Amino acid sequence: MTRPRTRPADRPSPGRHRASHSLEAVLTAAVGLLDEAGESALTFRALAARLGTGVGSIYWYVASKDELYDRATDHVLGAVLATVEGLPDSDDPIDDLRGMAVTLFDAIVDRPWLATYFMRNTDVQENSLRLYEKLGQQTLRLDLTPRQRFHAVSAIVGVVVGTAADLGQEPPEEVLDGTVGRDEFLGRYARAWRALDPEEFPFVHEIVDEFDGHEDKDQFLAGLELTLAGLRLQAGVPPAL
Amino acid sequence: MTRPRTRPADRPSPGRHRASHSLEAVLTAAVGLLDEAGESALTFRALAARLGTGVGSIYWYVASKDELYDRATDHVLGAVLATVEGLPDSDDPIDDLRGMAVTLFDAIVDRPWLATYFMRNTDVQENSLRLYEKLGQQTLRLDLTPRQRFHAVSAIVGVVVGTAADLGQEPPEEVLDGTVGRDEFLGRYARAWRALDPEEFPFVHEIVDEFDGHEDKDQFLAGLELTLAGLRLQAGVPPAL
DNA sequence: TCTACGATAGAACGACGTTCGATAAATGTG
DNA sequence: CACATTTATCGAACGTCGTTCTATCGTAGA
Repeated sequence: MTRPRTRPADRPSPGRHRASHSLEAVLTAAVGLLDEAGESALTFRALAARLGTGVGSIYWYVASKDELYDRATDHVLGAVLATVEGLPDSDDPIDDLRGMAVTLFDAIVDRPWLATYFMRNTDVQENSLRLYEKLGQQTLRLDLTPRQRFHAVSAIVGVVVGTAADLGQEPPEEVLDGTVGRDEFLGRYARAWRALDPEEFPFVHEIVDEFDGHEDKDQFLAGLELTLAGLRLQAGVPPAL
Repeated sequence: MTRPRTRPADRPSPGRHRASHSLEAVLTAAVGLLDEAGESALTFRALAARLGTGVGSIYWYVASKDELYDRATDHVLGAVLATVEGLPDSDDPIDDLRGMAVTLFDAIVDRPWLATYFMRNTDVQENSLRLYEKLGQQTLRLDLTPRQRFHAVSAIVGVVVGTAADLGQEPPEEVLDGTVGRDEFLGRYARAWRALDPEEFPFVHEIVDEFDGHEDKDQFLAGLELTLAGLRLQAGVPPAL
């Protein structure tokens, strides 16, 4: 009932007495937990322990775990945005789109939880919005209608986030342990697929060798390329190759 | 330690004494809960109550909640597969791909939890695998390498699942209550975006009218079209338009 | 009848997100 | 200076969840 109306200012950390906290410190600690031990490790209790405070204190900076994730996502996306803004503009807006998409993709593969919260609450996620804007600005260089631009950026973001989220889901506890390598993990499926009836599963047999030992990133790049090729066509730009 | 080695046969429900259970009954009840009250309503306790049994009994059919979701997903995907198999083959494999993708998309929009579990464990999800196969068979009609086929289907599934998952995430509790319509929900963001500095956010201003009141499905269809156009180009088929 | 197994049931455990009231330090006000 | 208000902290307590454990019952085979 007594949700705090004022929050600590973002800029300077004000006078501190016990532990030196702030929204930023909370977010940094949260991201640290996520990086070091995965999503299951982010707990209000663990977070409080890392910060040296009580659980209740965290709720002064953040109203819920969802908001914690929202803000942590935007916190991390700040670095991604900086990278993207550092990317030089080339002659081809579509090349630039690809570069930005790959940058975002890499960030999400590193931290799969980003996929769930990216662009979910632009009130809180200023960096998400700016990233979206940056992508969109490249479409302004193409001969498209506003609607086509909107859909193009949505599609690219969808490919990036969707693929990264799919690939980022941790395998059933065995790959992380190192007891079973990723190749072996893929190989098991490949073996099972090869054992299927070829008459009934001609496609699976056709691609099982590609699947076995494939690189996630290649899969993403190929999918992105299809979208970009479609976009290039839509914009009336002659295909590069 | 004493994980059951035998499971009840799928086909006929064997002799029953108290309540007439089976894996199928559990899955049907689980899907019922999900349909009626959303993901948060699927609880082992709620499920047991609906089945008229105890919580412990469910664990005889299913080893964990993840497996419950895996199997429930495949259970539902059976109907999707049947629909897809009923779709007639046209002259254009890409048109057929679109039809299948749209069918899958609609199913996931209805039940967003499908996105998380689709094709996650093909040992258990036979229907998922068959759906994947069905999509892939269309690519066999195109002039592509195995690798291109693999990537094409991955890309299409990625677009479908990614977009549907993104759109399926329930808005912050207000739209479902009906107190705030979806249009009003979109409108709020649109208003906030219009208030941004036009110099700093030219793209957001360009597309805000498209965003305001847009239809999710159009967004998906447009994204899918880009991928399909790219695929058509890759296969050397002259663009339809 | 005894034994083994298929199947059920619910209490108990530990972990989690969240709420709450009791503070204490900092700041403002006369 | 005194004193009220705001800002901030803390940890116990609540309710819910997934999961485990043990006891039990019905059935079928020996």
